Amino acid sequence: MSKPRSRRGGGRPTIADVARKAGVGAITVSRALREPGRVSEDLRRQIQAAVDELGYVPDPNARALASARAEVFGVLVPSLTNNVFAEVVRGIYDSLSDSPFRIQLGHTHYSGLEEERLLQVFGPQRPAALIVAGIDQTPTSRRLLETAGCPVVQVMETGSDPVDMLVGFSHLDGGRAATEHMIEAGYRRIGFIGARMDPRSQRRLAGYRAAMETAGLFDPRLVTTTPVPSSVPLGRELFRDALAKMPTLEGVFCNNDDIALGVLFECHRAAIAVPKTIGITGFNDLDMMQSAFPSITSIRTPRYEIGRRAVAMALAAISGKRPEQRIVDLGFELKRRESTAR
Amino acid sequence: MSKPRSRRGGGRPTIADVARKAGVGAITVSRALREPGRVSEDLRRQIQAAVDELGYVPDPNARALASARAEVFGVLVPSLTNNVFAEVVRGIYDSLSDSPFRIQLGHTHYSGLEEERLLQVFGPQRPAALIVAGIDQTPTSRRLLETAGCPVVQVMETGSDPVDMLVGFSHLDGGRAATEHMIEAGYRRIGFIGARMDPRSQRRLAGYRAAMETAGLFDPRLVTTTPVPSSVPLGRELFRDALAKMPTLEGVFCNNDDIALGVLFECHRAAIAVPKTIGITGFNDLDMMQSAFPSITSIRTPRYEIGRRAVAMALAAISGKRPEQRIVDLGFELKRRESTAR
DNA sequence: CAACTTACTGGTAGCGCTACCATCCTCTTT
DNA sequence: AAAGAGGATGGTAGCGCTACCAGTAAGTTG
Repeated sequence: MSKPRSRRGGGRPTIADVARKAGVGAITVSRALREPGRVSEDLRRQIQAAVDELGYVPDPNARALASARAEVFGVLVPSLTNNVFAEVVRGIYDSLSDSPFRIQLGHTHYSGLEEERLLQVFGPQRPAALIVAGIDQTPTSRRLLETAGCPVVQVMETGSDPVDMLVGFSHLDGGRAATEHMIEAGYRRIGFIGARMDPRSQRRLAGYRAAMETAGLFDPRLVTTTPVPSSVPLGRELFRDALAKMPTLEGVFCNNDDIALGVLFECHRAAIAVPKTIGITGFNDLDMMQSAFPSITSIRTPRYEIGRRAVAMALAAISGKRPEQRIVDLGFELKRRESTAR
Repeated sequence: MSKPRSRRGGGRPTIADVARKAGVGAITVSRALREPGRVSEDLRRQIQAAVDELGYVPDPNARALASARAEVFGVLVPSLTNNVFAEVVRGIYDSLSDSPFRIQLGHTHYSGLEEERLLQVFGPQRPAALIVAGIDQTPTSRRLLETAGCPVVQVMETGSDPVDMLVGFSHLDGGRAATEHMIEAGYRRIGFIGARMDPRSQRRLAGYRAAMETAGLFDPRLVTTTPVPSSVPLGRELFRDALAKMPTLEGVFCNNDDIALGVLFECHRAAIAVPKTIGITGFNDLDMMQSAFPSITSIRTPRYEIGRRAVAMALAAISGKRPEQRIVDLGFELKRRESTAR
């Protein structure tokens, strides 16, 4: 006889149940939960009591449908097994853990097409914000981002033409700084070793090249790259290749720390003295760099901070007050260590 | 004059638009998309044409509300910066990339309370399945999992009493195998070095202890642990501590590869011969283990495969046919390398 | 050939919530 | 004291989709 409460819902309390128990309208419950300031102290308390007693939790799906906005941050990174992005993602999570926002993560596998596909999947969900790695989206992806109807933060790089907002640092400057440091340290025949060679690695290479050319030291035979995903074993291999190509090599700037570690291990194995015979510089400064023997010079990148900052900017934009700075350059820091102390 | 299509929706085509264009009922469109087999060839084609022309994409939020089931996998891991879980998560993503399921990831930060909180957040979304790391949930978490109303897969361990399904391997056996290997290799005063000491590390320690006791070699002073998160620098520190406590140490079984690498670096720095003076065994077998100099013995764990298998089991359960095997032990493999070749 | 399946297809009625607008109070202002 | 402003509250009408059930046409059975 009583109304057959929710055939599908499984009997969880709804906002109507709370409203009835608190003796108010459903919409007032909704408001009390979302904008407490707009409901009187009295009702707010009454409603809270009813919520607690019933164990009411709003249905995020219903909420998303009614408001045409899901409390979800879409996050797109190339890879999660790459420690670098894992840290950015960690910064994002940490910044969002006290908010109502959930996180939906996607891997592009360094593929523009995959990125497009994921954006197409994310879009219909109407996320509250999108955070994507890099600035080299395909035209389609860029259009999808522009028409997403939510704040967009591109991360990991700097540039002058973000879709919306941008937080990162200059990989080109990082590559240049690393190379200049090695030149100053007295190395001359400095090689570049790079795996994966995604756009960020390309820019590091460009920075390396700029520094080498400025010093009149550039030689294409010094450059060893591969599209293969980066790993420590690959670092060893590439270094062997580089050395075979150019036996008089004096040092290498590696596009990341995994490669650098591989180079170090190969030097150990081949009894090549580091930093005396070969100098090594990495990129990102994972914590193992400082512990290695010898410790490895690297470019410290603000990965965690990038994640935090991206969320802060997105959150500001969501609440209406767009940050005055749409482009934030968090910089990097050269960590001089034993591996380049000639 | 014409009906003011969707004040909130932003003008994206709806299922009604497709139905009108294809000259069929909305429900038939819905069916054609979800269960093509139940719609005649003719209509299916017509509907597909309308979908393509309008660029219709179903609204996942509306879908979730109407069906009381979101196409989302909830995934709970302790940490993402830990390479081990990153690989499990990668396996999950790879297995789900061709499915309609999205992934919602949560970090517990190795905290039971945080896990409870996340489960409370995930629940109301009505996920299609839940994948959680570990079997040591709090009673509250366990109840939340049991009442989630969807398949649940616990991963990373084995055990006899899963909430629903379980994929992993035995950390205890892994710890024992690593230790037995070192004993066989001729080491006697074998230490255990462990950071973080989450339940899985505890079980590895238990395995170490069992092997040592069986061989009559156990001594509590051989065990060095800390709740501090694991890292390479920490591995160095802990090894120094262990050595200070027990200068006659002959080898160490490390609770993971980061620690092992730290130990190796410290040995290099202190000019301690590996494997002659000190033997080293790690756990997980990250790819840098094989590249290290000397290469480091480790227990290879099927992390990626665990992720894939977990998804496969969840998918099977969703489609009604629960796998006959609710508990899957994927085992591990001892990788003998130079660091224990006395 | 009536009765009964077995495909298909569609209408109706929500899912649980919020946007929009109306209403009802205060409390100011002139 | 009338008019206006502003805050608090509620009713109504969906958001876009799918569960449920009904209905129709075609094939099957005795």
